Amino acid sequence: MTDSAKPTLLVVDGHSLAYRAFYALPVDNFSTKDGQHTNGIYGFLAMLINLIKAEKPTHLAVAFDTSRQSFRTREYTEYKANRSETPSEFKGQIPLLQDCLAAMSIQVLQQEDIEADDILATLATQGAAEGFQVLVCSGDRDTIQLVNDDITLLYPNVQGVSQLKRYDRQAVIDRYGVPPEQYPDIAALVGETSDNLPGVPKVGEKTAVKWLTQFGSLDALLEGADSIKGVVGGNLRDHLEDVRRNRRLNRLLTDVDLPVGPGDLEVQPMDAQAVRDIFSRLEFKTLIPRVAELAGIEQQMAAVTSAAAELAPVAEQLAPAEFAAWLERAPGELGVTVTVEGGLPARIGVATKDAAAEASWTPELAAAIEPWLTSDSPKILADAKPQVKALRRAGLRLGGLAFDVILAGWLLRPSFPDKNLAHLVDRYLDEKLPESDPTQLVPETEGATTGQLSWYLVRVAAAVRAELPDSVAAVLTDIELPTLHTLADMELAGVAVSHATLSQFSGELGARADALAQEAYAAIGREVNLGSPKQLQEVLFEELQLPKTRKTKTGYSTDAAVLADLQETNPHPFLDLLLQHREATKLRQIIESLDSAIGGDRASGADGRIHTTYVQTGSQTGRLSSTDPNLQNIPIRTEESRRIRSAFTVGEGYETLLTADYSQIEMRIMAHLSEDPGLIEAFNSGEDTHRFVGSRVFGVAPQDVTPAMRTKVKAMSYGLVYGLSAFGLSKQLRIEQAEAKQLMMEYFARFGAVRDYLRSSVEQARIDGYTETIFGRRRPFPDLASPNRVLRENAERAALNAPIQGSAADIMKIALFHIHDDFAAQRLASRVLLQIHDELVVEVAPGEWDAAERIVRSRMGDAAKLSVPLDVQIGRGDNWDVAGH
DNA sequence: GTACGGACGTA
DNA sequence: CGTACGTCCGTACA
Repeated sequence: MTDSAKPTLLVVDGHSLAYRAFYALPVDNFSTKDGQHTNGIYGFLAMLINLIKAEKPTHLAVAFDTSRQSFRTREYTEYKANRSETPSEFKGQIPLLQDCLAAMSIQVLQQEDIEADDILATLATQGAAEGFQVLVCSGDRDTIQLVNDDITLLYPNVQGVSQLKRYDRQAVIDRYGVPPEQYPDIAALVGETSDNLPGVPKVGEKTAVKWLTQFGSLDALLEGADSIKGVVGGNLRDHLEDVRRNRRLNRLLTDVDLPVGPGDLEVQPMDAQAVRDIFSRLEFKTLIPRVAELAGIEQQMAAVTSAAAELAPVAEQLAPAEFAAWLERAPGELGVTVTVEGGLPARIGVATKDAAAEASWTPELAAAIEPWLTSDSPKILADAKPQVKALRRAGLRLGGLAFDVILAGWLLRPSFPDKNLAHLVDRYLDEKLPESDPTQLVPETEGATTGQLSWYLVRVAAAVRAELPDSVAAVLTDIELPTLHTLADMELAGVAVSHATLSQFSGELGARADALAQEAYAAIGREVNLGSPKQLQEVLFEELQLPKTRKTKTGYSTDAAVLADLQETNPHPFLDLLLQHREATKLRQIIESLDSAIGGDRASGADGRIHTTYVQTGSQTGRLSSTDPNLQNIPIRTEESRRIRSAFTVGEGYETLLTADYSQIEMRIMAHLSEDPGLIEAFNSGEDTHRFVGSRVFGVAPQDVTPAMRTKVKAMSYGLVYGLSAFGLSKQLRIEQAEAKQLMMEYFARFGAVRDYLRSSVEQARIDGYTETIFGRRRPFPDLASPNRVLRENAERAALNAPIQGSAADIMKIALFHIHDDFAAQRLASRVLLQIHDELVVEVAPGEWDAAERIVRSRMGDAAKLSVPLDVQIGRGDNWDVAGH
């Protein structure tokens, strides 16, 4: 096929082929964990690799458009003007594709004002003249004109880019009925919809070919247009100028002034390391060996991949004095790993990027390394909190925590937090962390030792840092790491909970639940499992023939809202009994799980307290989450459920509990971010916020705002933060949609800047691909560009909420660690116990109320400088219920 | 034994 | 057709 005596020049239109790949491959299957879409890149590279393998070009280049503007758009402003906006999922892929090509040492060409096809045309023409066998690969039909005895076109078929059709001169004639050089004449007559170049109406390929064959050339045809009969003849005469314009525009430039010529495009050896880096960043695992094979660099790639195993330093097992001496010699920042057994340190390993040391944890070791461990000497850890806690139990306070790779990884990808070092090693180094197989009694593979873990840690940290934008790095250093120490102390402290109070309540609820169940069975004449939605559906919708409710995936909903609605429209004693039974059993469950968590943690001893675990990477917005047990969802709404809170008491040796909560912090943040003068005034006026807003919305004096009006604006204000719709508002307030719509109109008429802000923040997120809090915490939102309406609208609401909820979380964290640190600095025994998003619970030591209250109030109030004050409500009492009032 | 959905507790 | 979580239970699967 190719003339083997000649060198082969392959020139590729990067933009058009990547764009085809983008539409050919499902975007969902080609996204990195952080939401970068890669389908266009992947498809293009897979195609290119196959192409290189098959054609073995000696010279190679890929050309790109620089923008939509070119000399053609200047000549004809409508050129390509009909093309819809480039999908944002695609936009970002081109620079990454160019990075890949650079790593593969493939020449990338682009030129201002010139389209990629003109570069191809120039190179192909020059190449043919210089004796190359030329292959042009493009998805643009205009390149057909380039085909001649020396130039072959490879054109993707409709399916995408996996198969390329080969057009040599004969193939063009077979397909289009004219030789390649005449193809632009056809195209000019027919027009090109995708380029917004209208042709002659009713003229297709067939007619165009017939005319051209008849007249011999386009010029002759246009000259003799008068002789063509019928409607098409008239059409041609009416569109002569369009045809001439089309022909001018579809002529590719063959004389672009390029910085390189075909001879400069000789295929170069690839940079194995660079290829590996960028491909693993894009998670192209399967492409790596294919590229390696292609480039004949399997050896290098394999060496790079296995380098870790060879380089992993065999950690030195050291005695305490030697370990301390090793630390003395080690320069700068160290990776540190403390293994924890039974809540206490068991071993410690430290490493630089090329050496490691480790030791068993003994009192002697602790004494020897305490100066270093507690000093500011910088340390990198992975998931530091449990290690910090273990060290605290051993009497040491870790100093110099400079980086936590788990936290940093979460800040980069809050939607897919990597849970452990192994995940990060896999993602950021594309290596496998040696892990022992716990299912084997005698493991075939040894797990990494603490020293080796620390060595991986150092390298992972470097890779993660390289990806961390400055603002996000600041969030880590200024917010997350200080918070981590605080959370460790809070978890260690725990909160005192009265078993007696809980168990009494549990007994009462159990008896009541049983009675309610019996009554419920009586009401329907049989026993069912009241906890089974499936069985309930049978009872409600088949036996009792109640109207079907909201659909769920598996049937019809039986949730509380639905049951309450049913009770109104079709009253039945069973419904109310079921609701009451649910309430009683739910409360009892909560109580039972709390009760079993009291002093259940062996590591902290049976101290009559509950030690929750705060998951610092537990949310996508920056909030904490709480597990084992979750102390952030203790009931409060009903009078009865507050009895549970009354079981949370001040511990022995302490005087009282203090609760402190931010009032309406999210609305205040919205006021600040939107700079809405009305809302800002609402918070600065001292008036009740909802009353103030209500008076503006309904146009009455503040004192004339009725409770109903206040309820409505309150729901509206809170709903705004979540992206509430008129539909949702009407449902929540049980009012007509028209009224809800009217309410929203009135609201925005008075507080227009709020709407402007919410709209523009989503738009900005669509452009950036992420949202940002006041302090620079980011959250990616790839779905904002999704063609799927449900996905996109869900993302829009989440993106609306993320900066607000996230900024509130940032502010609370800042307040939290400042309070914690102030308590320590002022040598107070008082301590923060709980954080419930906008509330803190503090245990106040005897005689410290005033000092503690002052610190809490000022640190919470001053945590951020907003254009509205941060209002803090403080409560005091022996138990959480009382203190929370 | 694990995985998922429904239901429901909080901010 | 309102955001962010965790936990429990029942159910369906292996």
